[in-house]
Amino acid sequence: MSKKIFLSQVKSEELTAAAARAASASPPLTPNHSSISDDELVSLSVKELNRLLKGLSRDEVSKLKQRRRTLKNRGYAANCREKRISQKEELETEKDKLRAEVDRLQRENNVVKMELNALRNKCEALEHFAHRNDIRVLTHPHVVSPIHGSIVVKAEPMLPSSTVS
Amino acid sequence: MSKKIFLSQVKSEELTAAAARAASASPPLTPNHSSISDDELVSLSVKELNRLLKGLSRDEVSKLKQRRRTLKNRGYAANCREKRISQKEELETEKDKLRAEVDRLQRENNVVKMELNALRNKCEALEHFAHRNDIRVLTHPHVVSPIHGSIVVKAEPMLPSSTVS
DNA sequence: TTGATAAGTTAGCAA
DNA sequence: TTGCTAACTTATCAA
Repeated sequence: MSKKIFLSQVKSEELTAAAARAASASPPLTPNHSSISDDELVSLSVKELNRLLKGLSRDEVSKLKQRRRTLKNRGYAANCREKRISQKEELETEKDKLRAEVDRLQRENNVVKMELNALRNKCEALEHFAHRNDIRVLTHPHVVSPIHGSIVVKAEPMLPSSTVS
Repeated sequence: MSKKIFLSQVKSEELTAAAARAASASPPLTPNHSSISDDELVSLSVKELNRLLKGLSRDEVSKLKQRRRTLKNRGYAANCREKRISQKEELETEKDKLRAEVDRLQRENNVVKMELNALRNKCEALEHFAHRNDIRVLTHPHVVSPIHGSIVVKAEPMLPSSTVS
C-alpha cells in the first residue's frame, strides 16, 4: 500500500519529505537538524515534543506543531471513515438477522396454522360424532360431569364461528 | 447556509474570488475581463464554455478549465455524501420495517398458539366425552370413518355449536 | 470527458 | 488541546 501524495505546490517540501520518509523505512537521510518521520512525530508525547522543540525558532516550532496537527488529523479522518464503514456493516448485519427472524417466524406460523386447521377438523368431527351419539348430553350440559362441562365451556369461545358448518 | 471557504494560500485568488461571488448574489463587481460566477461556470455547456474561452491565453484557458473541473468535483463530492446519507437512512428504514414485521409475526404467533392450546383442550375434552359415551367407536376406527365421512359431507341439520356450551 | 469515490486537508464544534 | 466530522480538494478509476 503506497501512500498517496498530494502534488500541492504549497506544502511540497513537507509532503514530499514525508513521502520520502514513508517510502524508505530507513532512518532519515538528512541528519542536518530536525528531520523526524511522520510516524515518530505523531506518536510523540507532549513532553517529548516539547523537549524536541527546545532551541528551535518560533517559525520552526509552529511549523512542526502544525505538521503534527495535520498528521493527527489525517489519522482522525481515517478513523472516521473506518467507523462509518463498520457502522454501515453493522446495520446490514442486523438487517440480515431480522430478515432471517422474519423468515423463521413465518415458517413457524405456517406450521402452527396448519396444525390449527387439522385440529379444527378433528374437533368438528368429534362434535358431530358426539351430537349423533348423545345429543341429550350436549343439550343438557348439567348431565355431563362437572369436569367435562367446564372444559368444554372454557374452550368454546376460542372457536371461530366459521367452523360451525 | 454560508459557504465555507478554504484559506489555502495556493489558490487564494480563485477561491476567495469564488467566495466573494457566492456570498454576493449580485453580478460580479469586477467586469474587467472574464469574471464568471461558480454557478454560471459549472452550468455552462461545453459549447458555451468553448465560446467563452475564445481569445484567452493558454494559461487563462487551462486555469478556467481547471476551476470548472474543481467546481464539478465539488458537486460530485456533495452528491456522494448525500448518497451515503440516504443509503444509510434507507438501511435504517428497512431495519425498522423488519423489526415491526418480527413484532407482528410474534404476536400473531402467540395468538395462534393460544388458539391451538384452547382447541387442544376442547378436543381432549370431546375425546374423553366420546370415549365415555361410546368407547366402542373409538376403539374400532373402521366403524368411525363412515360416520365421520357422512357427517362432514352431508352436514345434516343439527344444533349450532354455539348452543352447545 | 464525466462522474464517483478513497484519502488527505481544512474549518469548526465539543469535551 | 484533542478528537471528530462536514465540506472541500486531489488522485484515480470506470464508463
